[in-house]
Amino acid sequence: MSSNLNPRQLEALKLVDAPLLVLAGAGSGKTSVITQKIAYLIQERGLPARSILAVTFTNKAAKEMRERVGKLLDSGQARGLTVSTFHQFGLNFLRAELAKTPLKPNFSIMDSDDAKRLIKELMHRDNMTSADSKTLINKAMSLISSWKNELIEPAQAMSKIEDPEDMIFVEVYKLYQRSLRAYNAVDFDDLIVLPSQVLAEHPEIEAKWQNRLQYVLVDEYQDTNHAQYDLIKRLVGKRGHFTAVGDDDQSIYAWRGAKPENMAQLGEDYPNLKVVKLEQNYRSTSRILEAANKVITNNPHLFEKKLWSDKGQGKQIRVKPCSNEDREAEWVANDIMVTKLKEGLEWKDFAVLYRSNFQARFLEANLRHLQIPYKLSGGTSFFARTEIKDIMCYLRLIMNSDDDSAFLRVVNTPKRGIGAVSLEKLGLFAQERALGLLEAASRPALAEHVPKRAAAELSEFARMIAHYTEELYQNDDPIPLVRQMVGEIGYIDLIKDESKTPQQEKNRLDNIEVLYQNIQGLINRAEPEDQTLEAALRKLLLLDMLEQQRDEDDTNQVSLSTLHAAKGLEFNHVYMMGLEEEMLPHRNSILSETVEEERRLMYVGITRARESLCLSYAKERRAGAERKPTSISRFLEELPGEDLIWAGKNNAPVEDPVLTAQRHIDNLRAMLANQKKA
DNA sequence: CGAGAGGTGATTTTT
DNA sequence: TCACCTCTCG
Repeated sequence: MSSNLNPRQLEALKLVDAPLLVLAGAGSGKTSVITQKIAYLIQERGLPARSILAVTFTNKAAKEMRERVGKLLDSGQARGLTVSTFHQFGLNFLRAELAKTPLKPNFSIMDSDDAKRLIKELMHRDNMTSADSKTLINKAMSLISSWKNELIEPAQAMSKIEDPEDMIFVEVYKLYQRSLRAYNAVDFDDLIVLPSQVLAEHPEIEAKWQNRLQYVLVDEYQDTNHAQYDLIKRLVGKRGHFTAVGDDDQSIYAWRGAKPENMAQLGEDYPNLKVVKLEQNYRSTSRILEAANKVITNNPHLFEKKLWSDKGQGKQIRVKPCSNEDREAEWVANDIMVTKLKEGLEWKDFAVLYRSNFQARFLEANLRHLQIPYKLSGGTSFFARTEIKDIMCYLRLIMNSDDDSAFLRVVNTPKRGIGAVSLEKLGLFAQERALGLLEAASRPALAEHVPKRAAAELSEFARMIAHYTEELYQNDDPIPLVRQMVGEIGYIDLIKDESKTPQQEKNRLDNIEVLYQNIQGLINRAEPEDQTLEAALRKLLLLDMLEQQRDEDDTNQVSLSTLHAAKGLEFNHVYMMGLEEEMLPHRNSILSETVEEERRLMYVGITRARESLCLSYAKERRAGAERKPTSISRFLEELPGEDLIWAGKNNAPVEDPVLTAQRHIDNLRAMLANQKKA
């Protein structure tokens, strides 16, 4: 073990008895360091696996880490080791310390979509919404979330507001927290905030966890927010036996509360903090790294670092000006095709990165036209799909009858003739008696408060949920029952009625099947004592189901991704599109003077590339109905000129772009045909 | 109550 | 350009 590590990496690995910050540049092998360190702690330092905690931000990263650690350890050695996301850890913590939390068993987890609906509902009820309600709701969401991330409780929020107009949001925050507790539900932020509060309020619990966790490793440390920082700090205690790995140049989530300053903060909180820099990059050619270094020197730095590599100079970075966004998309698609054929590459060698999701649209059409297979990262996640959320809410309601949020979503889906007016009356009835909505719906006395028809429907709905609850709790094999329920409540018919095309109908029905399979998979894989629908749902609610998505990842396709979603990935050949002012850097970031974060996005994009990088921009772009000239991104001008090669700049003869494209395509067709013959 | 018309707004999104 | 929301009418 600990083979193939360089001296710096080894130093980071062997430093155990003091707090350690590893400044790991892009591509510097940080995952190797973390995974090998875990193995080292267990095998060489004799730490029990269950005394080690490694936290990441994404399920994907956690999964990869688990797999890589698994390969380093003998079977059985990893037993009890925790490698999980912050949120997963928080959830397990809350379940372990339930008595010290304001929660009851089987509490629900609301995702941001649920939270948004709730906030909307609350603001609506208080007539706070005005003409631009969407903006207000978004503002409320982000303020509440940032308060939570700063560990500011509703009662303290009033003293923290900067703008008197934000006062109404303090009120929304209070109502929101109250609702969550009444629903026996938590949101994503609570999964971090509540554990931190429990530790703060109960020294004996804090001592217990500190005693249990003898070593903590944190990945992507620059992305931690204050609450996460606080949680880790409490878990490691004064002893500070931890490794934090991060790169302030890759901090691209400040807009949602991440604080790269947390890296510097460590030096103050732990005077004996050791810092190790990993500057050797194992990914990219030196020209690519030079470009990345050059761009990022325009930002102020917490820590100085300079990436280098011994992969050779490599090719120049291509820059391609295009006349407009259509030509740009066309050019990129064509260039991928040409490069692939010329150099005998595979589709998965290529990635196209962009700032905003909508930029992918133009490209998709062109890729399809050339029959280039591609996969879109991001987009609507599986769990955001209507049919999945609906069914999940049925299941949530079955697990937790207080989950009013789930109740409201499914009570009239499919349509049962229960409208907004009846629900409002039900809400009033429930409030007066301090009941959950489902409980209220089952009360006979309700009939005097809502229209007769609606009362009958509500009571029938409550009876039905009670029926399925009973069945599901009794049965060891829940999936057939869930399937039966989904059919019986008329959900399948709803999909058949509502789908506009046979394709859409099939997709939705397939999605539901995938959901069943995932629940089943989670049940099968769980520890024997945890093989319940409830345990499976708990995992599902944190989107912790990536088995077959992984398989999809391995297929041979061109990757289209936002710059954000590309962090942590690498590709042989990378295209970045839309290198224009107001695209990258994004318009809003110029206005809000957060261009530095955009520059880090540029940096992240550049450092995804192993062998080649190609940057394109459009000289003109549609803005509504008209075309507007663009100006070239400041980041392009920050690149080292000698490493760039401009394709088609000042190229005199103006050939009709449509003809050019057509010729390209004809050539490609011919090449393809030849290839097939050969 | 719900279908259909019209209006409006649109970064990034690990959980 | 599109998707989602809101309002109105049957």
